[in-house]
Amino acid sequence: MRASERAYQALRAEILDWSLPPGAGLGEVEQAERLGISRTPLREALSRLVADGLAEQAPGRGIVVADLSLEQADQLFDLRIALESLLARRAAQRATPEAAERFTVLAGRFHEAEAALRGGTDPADYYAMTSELDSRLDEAAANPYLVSTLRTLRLHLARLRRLAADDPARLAASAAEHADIADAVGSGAADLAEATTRVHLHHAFHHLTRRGRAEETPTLLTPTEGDRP
Amino acid sequence: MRASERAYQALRAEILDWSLPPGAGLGEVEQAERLGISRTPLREALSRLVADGLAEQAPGRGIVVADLSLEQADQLFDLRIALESLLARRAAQRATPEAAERFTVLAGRFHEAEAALRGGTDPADYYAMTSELDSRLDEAAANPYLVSTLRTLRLHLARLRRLAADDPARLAASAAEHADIADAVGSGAADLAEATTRVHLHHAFHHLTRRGRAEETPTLLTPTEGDRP
DNA sequence: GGCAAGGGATCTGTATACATTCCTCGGCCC
DNA sequence: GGGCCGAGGAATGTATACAGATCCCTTGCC
Repeated sequence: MRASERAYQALRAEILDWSLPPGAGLGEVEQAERLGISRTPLREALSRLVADGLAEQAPGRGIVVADLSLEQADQLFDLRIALESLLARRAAQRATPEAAERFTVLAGRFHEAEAALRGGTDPADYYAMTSELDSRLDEAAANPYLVSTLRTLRLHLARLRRLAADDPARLAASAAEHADIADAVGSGAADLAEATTRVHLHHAFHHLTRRGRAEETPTLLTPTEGDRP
Repeated sequence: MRASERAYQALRAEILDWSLPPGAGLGEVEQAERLGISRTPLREALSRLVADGLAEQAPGRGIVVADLSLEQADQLFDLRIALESLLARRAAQRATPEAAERFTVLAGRFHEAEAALRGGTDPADYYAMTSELDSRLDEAAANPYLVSTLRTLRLHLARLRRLAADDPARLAASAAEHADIADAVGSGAADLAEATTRVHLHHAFHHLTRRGRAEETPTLLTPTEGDRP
Protein backbone atom coordinates (compact mmCIF):
# COMPACT_ATOMS: atom_id res chain seq x y z
CA MET A 1 0.00 0.00 0.00
CA ARG A 2 1.13 3.53 -0.67
CA ALA A 3 2.76 5.37 2.19
CA SER A 4 0.40 8.32 1.82
CA GLU A 5 -2.58 6.00 2.05
CA ARG A 6 -1.24 4.30 5.15
CA ALA A 7 -0.57 7.67 6.76
CA TYR A 8 -4.06 8.89 5.89
CA GLN A 9 -5.75 5.83 7.34
CA ALA A 10 -3.57 5.82 10.44
CA LEU A 11 -4.15 9.49 11.19
CA ARG A 12 -7.84 9.25 10.39
CA ALA A 13 -8.26 6.31 12.73
CA GLU A 14 -6.47 8.18 15.50
CA ILE A 15 -8.64 11.23 15.01
CA LEU A 16 -11.84 9.17 14.96
CA ASP A 17 -10.98 7.33 18.18
CA TRP A 18 -9.81 10.50 19.91
CA SER A 19 -6.18 9.38 20.30
CA LEU A 20 -5.59 12.64 18.49
CA PRO A 21 -8.00 15.01 20.25
CA PRO A 22 -9.34 18.29 18.81
CA GLY A 23 -6.63 20.91 18.72
CA ALA A 24 -3.76 18.43 18.57
CA GLY A 25 -1.06 19.77 16.29
CA LEU A 26 -0.10 17.76 13.23
CA GLY A 27 3.43 19.01 12.57
CA GLU A 28 4.83 17.59 9.38
CA VAL A 29 8.25 16.58 10.63
CA GLU A 30 6.91 15.15 13.86
CA GLN A 31 4.19 13.02 12.26
CA ALA A 32 6.34 11.91 9.34
CA GLU A 33 8.96 10.72 11.79
CA ARG A 34 6.41 8.97 13.95
CA LEU A 35 4.86 7.13 11.00
CA GLY A 36 8.23 6.32 9.48
CA ILE A 37 7.69 8.07 6.15
CA SER A 38 8.94 11.24 4.55
CA ARG A 39 7.14 14.55 4.51
CA THR A 40 5.87 14.25 0.94
CA PRO A 41 3.33 11.46 1.43
CA LEU A 42 2.48 12.83 4.84
CA ARG A 43 1.50 16.14 3.31
CA GLU A 44 -0.86 14.34 0.97
CA ALA A 45 -2.45 12.57 3.92
CA LEU A 46 -2.89 15.89 5.72
CA SER A 47 -4.50 17.41 2.63
CA ARG A 48 -7.06 14.66 2.57
CA LEU A 49 -7.80 15.07 6.27
CA VAL A 50 -8.35 18.78 5.74
CA ALA A 51 -10.61 18.06 2.77
CA ASP A 52 -12.59 15.67 4.98
CA GLY A 53 -12.95 18.38 7.59
CA LEU A 54 -11.21 16.26 10.21
CA ALA A 55 -8.29 18.67 10.36
CA GLU A 56 -7.95 22.33 9.60
CA GLN A 57 -5.39 25.04 9.09
CA ALA A 58 -5.06 26.88 12.40
CA PRO A 59 -3.97 30.53 12.29
CA GLY A 60 -0.39 30.30 13.51
CA ARG A 61 -0.17 26.68 14.57
CA GLY A 62 -0.13 24.81 11.29
CA ILE A 63 -2.60 21.99 10.78
CA VAL A 64 -4.53 20.82 13.82
CA VAL A 65 -7.25 18.27 14.47
CA ALA A 66 -10.63 19.92 13.93
CA ASP A 67 -12.71 20.86 16.91
CA LEU A 68 -15.67 18.68 17.82
CA SER A 69 -17.97 18.75 20.79
CA LEU A 70 -21.60 18.20 21.61
CA GLU A 71 -22.32 21.81 20.66
CA GLN A 72 -21.73 20.76 17.09
CA ALA A 73 -23.84 17.63 17.32
CA ASP A 74 -27.04 19.42 16.45
CA GLN A 75 -25.43 20.97 13.38
CA LEU A 76 -24.20 17.57 12.27
CA PHE A 77 -27.56 15.96 12.90
CA ASP A 78 -29.42 18.74 11.15
CA LEU A 79 -27.46 17.94 8.02
CA ARG A 80 -27.57 14.20 8.66
CA ILE A 81 -31.35 14.11 8.91
CA ALA A 82 -31.71 15.95 5.64
CA LEU A 83 -29.31 13.66 3.81
CA GLU A 84 -30.28 10.31 5.27
CA SER A 85 -34.00 10.91 4.95
CA LEU A 86 -33.42 11.70 1.29
CA LEU A 87 -31.27 8.60 0.96
CA ALA A 88 -33.93 6.35 2.46
CA ARG A 89 -36.63 7.87 0.29
CA ARG A 90 -34.68 7.38 -2.92
CA ALA A 91 -33.62 3.89 -1.93
CA ALA A 92 -37.25 2.94 -1.40
CA GLN A 93 -38.20 4.41 -4.76
CA ARG A 94 -35.38 2.92 -6.78
CA ALA A 95 -34.55 -0.41 -5.21
CA THR A 96 -34.71 -3.28 -7.66
CA PRO A 97 -36.87 -6.26 -6.66
CA GLU A 98 -33.73 -8.19 -5.67
CA ALA A 99 -32.46 -5.27 -3.61
CA ALA A 100 -35.87 -4.85 -1.98
CA GLU A 101 -35.79 -8.51 -1.00
CA ARG A 102 -32.40 -8.00 0.62
CA PHE A 103 -33.77 -5.10 2.65
CA THR A 104 -36.59 -7.28 3.91
CA VAL A 105 -34.13 -10.00 4.89
CA LEU A 106 -31.99 -7.41 6.62
CA ALA A 107 -35.03 -6.18 8.54
CA GLY A 108 -35.51 -9.68 9.89
CA ARG A 109 -31.90 -9.82 11.01
CA PHE A 110 -32.33 -6.49 12.78
CA HIS A 111 -35.29 -7.89 14.65
CA GLU A 112 -33.18 -10.84 15.77
CA ALA A 113 -30.40 -8.49 16.76
CA GLU A 114 -32.84 -6.48 18.85
CA ALA A 115 -33.71 -9.53 20.91
CA ALA A 116 -30.06 -10.48 21.27
CA LEU A 117 -29.09 -6.98 22.36
CA ARG A 118 -31.76 -6.99 25.04
CA GLY A 119 -30.00 -10.09 26.30
CA GLY A 120 -26.77 -8.12 26.55
CA THR A 121 -24.91 -9.57 23.55
CA ASP A 122 -21.76 -8.05 22.18
CA PRO A 123 -22.91 -5.28 19.82
CA ALA A 124 -20.18 -5.87 17.21
CA ASP A 125 -22.54 -7.82 14.93
CA TYR A 126 -25.13 -5.12 15.23
CA TYR A 127 -22.64 -2.43 14.23
CA ALA A 128 -21.67 -4.47 11.21
CA MET A 129 -25.32 -4.70 10.24
CA THR A 130 -25.92 -0.97 10.47
CA SER A 131 -22.92 -0.45 8.27
CA GLU A 132 -24.30 -3.01 5.82
CA LEU A 133 -27.63 -1.20 5.79
CA ASP A 134 -25.86 2.06 5.02
CA SER A 135 -24.05 0.44 2.10
CA ARG A 136 -27.21 -1.08 0.69
CA LEU A 137 -29.02 2.24 0.96
CA ASP A 138 -26.15 3.97 -0.79
CA GLU A 139 -26.31 1.42 -3.55
CA ALA A 140 -30.08 1.49 -3.96
CA ALA A 141 -30.38 5.28 -3.86
CA ALA A 142 -28.09 5.50 -6.89
CA ASN A 143 -26.88 9.05 -6.38
CA PRO A 144 -23.08 9.28 -6.23
CA TYR A 145 -23.14 12.91 -5.11
CA LEU A 146 -25.39 12.14 -2.19
CA VAL A 147 -23.37 9.07 -1.27
CA SER A 148 -20.10 10.92 -1.40
CA THR A 149 -21.47 13.71 0.78
CA LEU A 150 -22.71 11.18 3.29
CA ARG A 151 -19.38 9.41 3.29
CA THR A 152 -17.71 12.56 4.57
CA LEU A 153 -20.46 13.28 7.05
CA ARG A 154 -20.20 9.79 8.50
CA LEU A 155 -16.58 10.42 9.40
CA HIS A 156 -17.65 13.21 11.69
CA LEU A 157 -20.46 11.11 13.11
CA ALA A 158 -18.04 8.29 13.88
CA ARG A 159 -15.97 10.73 15.86
CA LEU A 160 -19.07 11.96 17.66
CA ARG A 161 -20.06 8.43 18.61
CA ARG A 162 -17.22 8.28 21.09
CA LEU A 163 -18.97 10.93 23.13
CA ALA A 164 -21.93 8.64 23.73
CA ALA A 165 -21.73 5.55 25.87
CA ASP A 166 -23.82 2.83 24.31
CA ASP A 167 -26.22 1.22 26.75
CA PRO A 168 -27.93 -2.06 25.82
CA ALA A 169 -31.42 -0.59 26.05
CA ARG A 170 -30.67 2.12 23.54
CA LEU A 171 -28.92 -0.33 21.22
CA ALA A 172 -31.92 -2.64 21.22
CA ALA A 173 -34.29 0.23 20.51
CA SER A 174 -31.98 1.41 17.77
CA ALA A 175 -31.99 -2.06 16.22
CA ALA A 176 -35.78 -2.00 16.17
CA GLU A 177 -35.71 1.38 14.43
CA HIS A 178 -33.29 0.07 11.85
CA ALA A 179 -35.61 -2.86 11.25
CA ASP A 180 -38.43 -0.39 10.58
CA ILE A 181 -36.28 1.50 8.09
CA ALA A 182 -35.18 -1.64 6.26
CA ASP A 183 -38.78 -2.87 6.15
CA ALA A 184 -40.06 0.37 4.73
CA VAL A 185 -37.36 0.53 2.08
CA GLY A 186 -37.86 -3.13 1.24
CA SER A 187 -41.56 -2.61 0.68
CA GLY A 188 -40.97 0.44 -1.47
CA ALA A 189 -42.81 2.80 0.85
CA ALA A 190 -40.92 6.02 0.24
CA ASP A 191 -42.81 8.23 2.69
CA LEU A 192 -42.52 5.64 5.40
CA ALA A 193 -38.84 5.06 4.69
CA GLU A 194 -38.18 8.75 5.14
CA ALA A 195 -40.31 8.96 8.27
CA THR A 196 -38.73 5.97 9.99
CA THR A 197 -35.32 7.40 9.23
CA ARG A 198 -36.25 10.73 10.77
CA VAL A 199 -37.64 8.99 13.83
CA HIS A 200 -34.49 6.98 14.25
CA LEU A 201 -32.22 9.96 13.92
CA HIS A 202 -34.23 12.06 16.32
CA HIS A 203 -33.99 9.32 18.91
CA ALA A 204 -30.29 8.89 18.28
CA PHE A 205 -29.74 12.62 18.65
CA HIS A 206 -31.66 12.89 21.89
CA HIS A 207 -29.87 9.91 23.34
CA LEU A 208 -26.54 11.40 22.37
CA THR A 209 -27.16 14.81 23.88
CA ARG A 210 -28.71 13.38 27.03
CA ARG A 211 -25.79 11.04 27.64
CA GLY A 212 -23.33 13.71 26.72
CA ARG A 213 -24.36 15.93 29.58
CA ALA A 214 -23.66 13.25 32.18
CA GLU A 215 -20.60 13.93 34.27
CA GLU A 216 -18.50 11.10 32.92
CA THR A 217 -17.99 12.52 29.46
CA PRO A 218 -15.83 15.56 30.25
CA THR A 219 -12.90 13.18 30.55
CA LEU A 220 -13.54 12.22 26.96
CA LEU A 221 -13.80 15.82 25.87
CA THR A 222 -10.41 16.80 27.26
CA PRO A 223 -8.19 13.75 26.91
CA THR A 224 -4.44 13.38 27.31
CA GLU A 225 -2.83 16.65 28.08
CA GLY A 226 0.58 17.24 26.63
CA ASP A 227 -0.10 17.17 22.92
CA ARG A 228 0.67 20.84 22.82
CA PRO A 229 3.56 21.43 25.21
CA MET B 1 0.39 33.24 -3.43
CA ARG B 2 1.47 29.65 -3.10
CA ALA B 3 2.15 27.76 -6.30
CA SER B 4 -0.17 24.93 -5.27
CA GLU B 5 -2.97 27.40 -4.67
CA ARG B 6 -2.48 29.05 -8.04
CA ALA B 7 -2.45 25.68 -9.75
CA TYR B 8 -5.62 24.64 -7.94
CA GLN B 9 -7.49 27.79 -8.89
CA ALA B 10 -6.26 27.71 -12.47
CA LEU B 11 -7.23 24.08 -13.01
CA ARG B 12 -10.52 24.52 -11.20
CA ALA B 13 -11.44 27.50 -13.37
CA GLU B 14 -10.58 25.57 -16.50
CA ILE B 15 -12.69 22.62 -15.40
CA LEU B 16 -15.64 24.85 -14.50
CA ASP B 17 -15.63 26.65 -17.84
CA TRP B 18 -15.15 23.44 -19.81
CA SER B 19 -11.72 24.37 -21.19
CA LEU B 20 -10.81 21.07 -19.61
CA PRO B 21 -13.73 18.84 -20.59
CA PRO B 22 -14.79 15.64 -18.82
CA GLY B 23 -12.31 12.86 -19.46
CA ALA B 24 -9.40 15.19 -20.14
CA GLY B 25 -6.22 13.71 -18.69
CA LEU B 26 -4.35 15.63 -16.03
CA GLY B 27 -0.85 14.20 -16.35
CA GLU B 28 1.47 15.50 -13.69
CA VAL B 29 4.44 16.34 -15.85
CA GLU B 30 2.34 17.86 -18.60
CA GLN B 31 0.30 20.12 -16.31
CA ALA B 32 3.23 21.07 -14.13
CA GLU B 33 5.13 22.13 -17.21
CA ARG B 34 2.17 24.03 -18.60
CA LEU B 35 1.61 25.93 -15.36
CA GLY B 36 5.31 26.54 -14.83
CA ILE B 37 5.62 24.82 -11.46
CA SER B 38 7.10 21.57 -10.24
CA ARG B 39 5.20 18.37 -9.68
CA THR B 40 5.00 18.71 -5.91
CA PRO B 41 2.58 21.65 -5.68
CA LEU B 42 0.72 20.35 -8.71
CA ARG B 43 0.03 17.08 -6.96
CA GLU B 44 -1.46 18.98 -4.05
CA ALA B 45 -3.73 20.87 -6.45
CA LEU B 46 -4.83 17.59 -8.04
CA SER B 47 -5.59 16.14 -4.62
CA ARG B 48 -7.88 19.02 -3.88
CA LEU B 49 -9.65 18.68 -7.21
CA VAL B 50 -10.23 14.99 -6.53
CA ALA B 51 -11.52 15.82 -3.05
CA ASP B 52 -13.91 18.33 -4.64
CA GLY B 53 -15.13 15.66 -7.03
CA LEU B 54 -14.08 17.71 -10.05
CA ALA B 55 -11.45 15.15 -10.99
CA GLU B 56 -11.13 11.46 -10.31
CA GLN B 57 -8.70 8.61 -10.52
CA ALA B 58 -9.45 6.78 -13.77
CA PRO B 59 -8.63 3.06 -13.92
CA GLY B 60 -5.49 3.07 -16.02
CA ARG B 61 -5.35 6.66 -17.19
CA GLY B 62 -4.25 8.55 -14.10
CA ILE B 63 -6.30 11.50 -12.94
CA VAL B 64 -8.92 12.82 -15.34
CA VAL B 65 -11.58 15.53 -15.23
CA ALA B 66 -14.76 14.05 -13.76
CA ASP B 67 -17.62 13.23 -16.03
CA LEU B 68 -20.62 15.55 -16.11
CA SER B 69 -23.65 15.59 -18.34
CA LEU B 70 -27.34 16.34 -18.09
CA GLU B 71 -27.93 12.76 -16.97
CA GLN B 72 -26.32 13.77 -13.70
CA ALA B 73 -28.24 17.02 -13.36
CA ASP B 74 -31.15 15.37 -11.62
CA GLN B 75 -28.82 13.74 -9.11
CA LEU B 76 -27.16 17.06 -8.42
CA PHE B 77 -30.48 18.84 -8.11
CA ASP B 78 -31.92 16.16 -5.88
CA LEU B 79 -29.12 16.84 -3.43
CA ARG B 80 -29.22 20.57 -4.04
CA ILE B 81 -32.90 20.85 -3.23
CA ALA B 82 -32.43 19.01 0.04
CA LEU B 83 -29.51 21.17 1.10
CA GLU B 84 -30.68 24.58 -0.05
CA SER B 85 -34.18 24.15 1.29
CA LEU B 86 -32.64 23.31 4.66
CA LEU B 87 -30.33 26.29 4.34
CA ALA B 88 -33.20 28.68 3.62
CA ARG B 89 -35.26 27.28 6.49
CA ARG B 90 -32.47 27.66 9.00
CA ALA B 91 -31.56 31.09 7.74
CA ALA B 92 -35.15 32.22 8.23
CA GLN B 93 -35.21 30.79 11.73
CA ARG B 94 -31.86 32.11 12.88
CA ALA B 95 -31.33 35.42 11.11
CA THR B 96 -30.66 38.27 13.50
CA PRO B 97 -32.86 41.34 13.10
CA GLU B 98 -30.03 43.12 11.27
CA ALA B 99 -29.52 40.16 8.96
CA ALA B 100 -33.27 39.94 8.33
CA GLU B 101 -33.29 43.59 7.34
CA ARG B 102 -30.51 42.92 4.84
CA PHE B 103 -32.54 40.10 3.29
CA THR B 104 -35.47 42.43 2.84
CA VAL B 105 -33.25 45.02 1.19
CA LEU B 106 -31.82 42.34 -1.04
CA ALA B 107 -35.34 41.28 -2.02
CA GLY B 108 -35.99 44.81 -3.22
CA ARG B 109 -32.84 44.76 -5.31
CA PHE B 110 -33.90 41.47 -6.85
CA HIS B 111 -37.20 43.04 -7.85
CA GLU B 112 -35.33 45.88 -9.52
CA ALA B 113 -33.05 43.37 -11.22
CA GLU B 114 -36.07 41.51 -12.53
CA ALA B 115 -37.32 44.61 -14.31
CA ALA B 116 -33.88 45.38 -15.67
CA LEU B 117 -33.44 41.83 -16.96
CA ARG B 118 -36.74 42.00 -18.80
CA GLY B 119 -35.25 45.00 -20.53
CA GLY B 120 -32.31 42.89 -21.63
CA THR B 121 -29.64 44.23 -19.29
CA ASP B 122 -26.30 42.52 -18.84
CA PRO B 123 -26.88 39.83 -16.21
CA ALA B 124 -23.51 40.26 -14.48
CA ASP B 125 -25.04 42.32 -11.65
CA TYR B 126 -27.75 39.75 -11.19
CA TYR B 127 -25.22 36.93 -10.90
CA ALA B 128 -23.34 38.92 -8.29
CA MET B 129 -26.56 39.33 -6.33
CA THR B 130 -27.38 35.63 -6.37
CA SER B 131 -23.93 34.93 -5.08
CA GLU B 132 -24.43 37.55 -2.36
CA LEU B 133 -27.72 35.92 -1.39
CA ASP B 134 -25.96 32.57 -1.11
CA SER B 135 -23.34 34.08 1.16
CA ARG B 136 -25.89 35.74 3.39
CA LEU B 137 -27.87 32.54 3.66
CA ASP B 138 -24.72 30.65 4.56
CA GLU B 139 -23.96 33.20 7.22
CA ALA B 140 -27.46 33.31 8.69
CA ALA B 141 -27.97 29.53 8.71
CA ALA B 142 -24.95 29.19 10.98
CA ASN B 143 -24.11 25.58 10.17
CA PRO B 144 -20.51 25.17 8.98
CA TYR B 145 -21.05 21.54 7.94
CA LEU B 146 -23.99 22.45 5.76
CA VAL B 147 -22.17 25.42 4.29
CA SER B 148 -19.09 23.41 3.52
CA THR B 149 -21.15 20.72 1.84
CA LEU B 150 -22.91 23.32 -0.26
CA ARG B 151 -19.62 24.92 -1.20
CA THR B 152 -18.55 21.68 -2.86
CA LEU B 153 -21.91 21.13 -4.48
CA ARG B 154 -21.90 24.61 -5.96
CA LEU B 155 -18.70 23.81 -7.83
CA HIS B 156 -20.50 21.09 -9.73
CA LEU B 157 -23.49 23.34 -10.32
CA ALA B 158 -21.25 26.03 -11.76
CA ARG B 159 -19.95 23.50 -14.23
CA LEU B 160 -23.48 22.44 -15.07
CA ARG B 161 -24.52 26.01 -15.75
CA ARG B 162 -22.46 26.03 -18.92
CA LEU B 163 -24.85 23.47 -20.36
CA ALA B 164 -27.73 25.90 -20.12
CA ALA B 165 -27.99 28.97 -22.29
CA ASP B 166 -29.41 31.81 -20.24
CA ASP B 167 -32.31 33.53 -21.88
CA PRO B 168 -33.54 36.88 -20.54
CA ALA B 169 -37.03 35.60 -19.81
CA ARG B 170 -35.74 32.83 -17.56
CA LEU B 171 -33.29 35.19 -15.85
CA ALA B 172 -36.05 37.64 -15.03
CA ALA B 173 -38.26 34.88 -13.67
CA SER B 174 -35.34 33.59 -11.66
CA ALA B 175 -34.76 37.04 -10.20
CA ALA B 176 -38.38 37.18 -9.11
CA GLU B 177 -38.00 33.79 -7.42
CA HIS B 178 -34.90 34.96 -5.63
CA ALA B 179 -36.81 38.00 -4.43
CA ASP B 180 -39.44 35.66 -2.98
CA ILE B 181 -36.78 33.67 -1.16
CA ALA B 182 -35.08 36.73 0.25
CA ASP B 183 -38.43 38.15 1.33
CA ALA B 184 -39.42 34.95 3.11
CA VAL B 185 -36.10 34.65 4.90
CA GLY B 186 -36.16 38.33 5.81
CA SER B 187 -39.57 37.99 7.37
CA GLY B 188 -38.56 34.91 9.32
CA ALA B 189 -41.10 32.65 7.62
CA ALA B 190 -39.26 29.33 7.71
CA ASP B 191 -41.87 27.24 5.89
CA LEU B 192 -42.23 29.82 3.19
CA ALA B 193 -38.48 30.22 2.85
CA GLU B 194 -38.13 26.50 2.25
CA ALA B 195 -41.08 26.42 -0.16
CA THR B 196 -39.90 29.34 -2.27
CA THR B 197 -36.48 27.74 -2.48
CA ARG B 198 -37.97 24.47 -3.67
CA VAL B 199 -40.07 26.30 -6.24
CA HIS B 200 -37.06 28.16 -7.55
CA LEU B 201 -34.93 25.05 -7.82
CA HIS B 202 -37.64 23.06 -9.56
CA HIS B 203 -38.00 25.81 -12.14
CA ALA B 204 -34.25 26.05 -12.57
CA PHE B 205 -34.03 22.31 -13.05
CA HIS B 206 -36.78 22.14 -15.60
CA HIS B 207 -35.33 25.02 -17.52
CA LEU B 208 -31.94 23.37 -17.52
CA THR B 209 -33.16 20.01 -18.75
CA ARG B 210 -35.47 21.52 -21.32
CA ARG B 211 -32.74 23.65 -22.81
CA GLY B 212 -30.33 20.78 -22.56
CA ARG B 213 -32.40 18.61 -24.86
CA ALA B 214 -32.37 21.21 -27.62
CA GLU B 215 -30.19 20.27 -30.57
CA GLU B 216 -27.52 22.87 -29.93
CA THR B 217 -26.18 21.44 -26.71
CA PRO B 218 -24.65 18.16 -27.92
CA THR B 219 -21.71 20.21 -29.10
CA LEU B 220 -21.23 21.28 -25.53
CA LEU B 221 -21.51 17.76 -24.25
CA THR B 222 -18.77 16.41 -26.48
CA PRO B 223 -16.33 19.29 -26.81
CA THR B 224 -12.92 19.45 -28.45
CA GLU B 225 -11.82 16.09 -29.62
CA GLY B 226 -8.17 15.31 -29.28
CA ASP B 227 -7.67 15.50 -25.54
CA ARG B 228 -7.37 11.75 -25.50
CA PRO B 229 -5.80 10.69 -28.77
C1' DG C 1 11.37 47.74 33.56
C1' DG C 2 9.11 47.68 29.24
C1' DC C 3 9.16 47.82 24.37
C1' DA C 4 11.08 47.27 20.00
C1' DA C 5 14.28 45.50 16.77
C1' DG C 6 17.28 41.98 15.30
C1' DG C 7 18.81 37.36 14.88
C1' DG C 8 18.42 32.51 15.14
C1' DA C 9 15.89 28.42 14.82
C1' DT C 10 12.14 25.88 13.23
C1' DC C 11 8.63 25.06 10.18
C1' DT C 12 6.31 25.07 5.76
C1' DG C 13 6.62 25.34 0.65
C1' DT C 14 9.04 24.01 -3.57
C1' DA C 15 12.23 21.70 -6.58
C1' DT C 16 14.64 17.80 -8.02
C1' DA C 17 16.51 13.29 -7.97
C1' DC C 18 15.56 8.50 -7.28
C1' DA C 19 12.58 4.26 -6.94
C1' DT C 20 8.88 1.63 -8.21
C1' DT C 21 4.95 0.40 -10.58
C1' DC C 22 2.21 -0.09 -14.49
C1' DC C 23 1.26 0.38 -19.38
C1' DT C 24 2.49 -0.54 -23.96
C1' DC C 25 4.52 -2.66 -27.67
C1' DG C 26 6.90 -6.24 -29.83
C1' DG C 27 8.08 -10.96 -30.33
C1' DC C 28 7.33 -15.67 -29.73
C1' DC C 29 4.77 -19.76 -28.91
C1' DC C 30 0.64 -22.38 -29.35
C1' DG D 1 -3.73 -15.89 -36.56
C1' DG D 2 -4.45 -15.04 -31.80
C1' DG D 3 -2.90 -14.84 -27.28
C1' DC D 4 0.61 -14.72 -23.81
C1' DC D 5 5.00 -13.22 -22.00
C1' DG D 6 8.79 -10.07 -21.42
C1' DA D 7 11.46 -5.92 -22.13
C1' DG D 8 11.42 -1.09 -22.49
C1' DG D 9 9.72 3.21 -21.13
C1' DA D 10 6.83 6.56 -19.27
C1' DA D 11 4.36 8.06 -15.41
C1' DT D 12 3.45 7.99 -10.55
C1' DG D 13 5.16 7.59 -5.67
C1' DT D 14 8.78 8.80 -2.35
C1' DA D 15 12.81 10.90 -0.34
C1' DT D 16 15.75 14.64 0.32
C1' DA D 17 17.79 19.06 -0.29
C1' DC D 18 17.03 23.89 -0.56
C1' DA D 19 14.57 28.29 0.05
C1' DG D 20 11.49 31.31 2.06
C1' DA D 21 8.68 32.74 5.79
C1' DT D 22 7.47 33.03 10.48
C1' DC D 23 7.75 32.96 15.26
C1' DC D 24 10.15 33.34 19.45
C1' DC D 25 13.85 34.66 22.18
C1' DT D 26 17.33 37.72 23.24
C1' DT D 27 19.39 42.01 23.60
C1' DG D 28 19.78 46.78 23.58
C1' DC D 29 17.75 51.19 24.02
C1' DC D 30 14.46 54.33 25.87
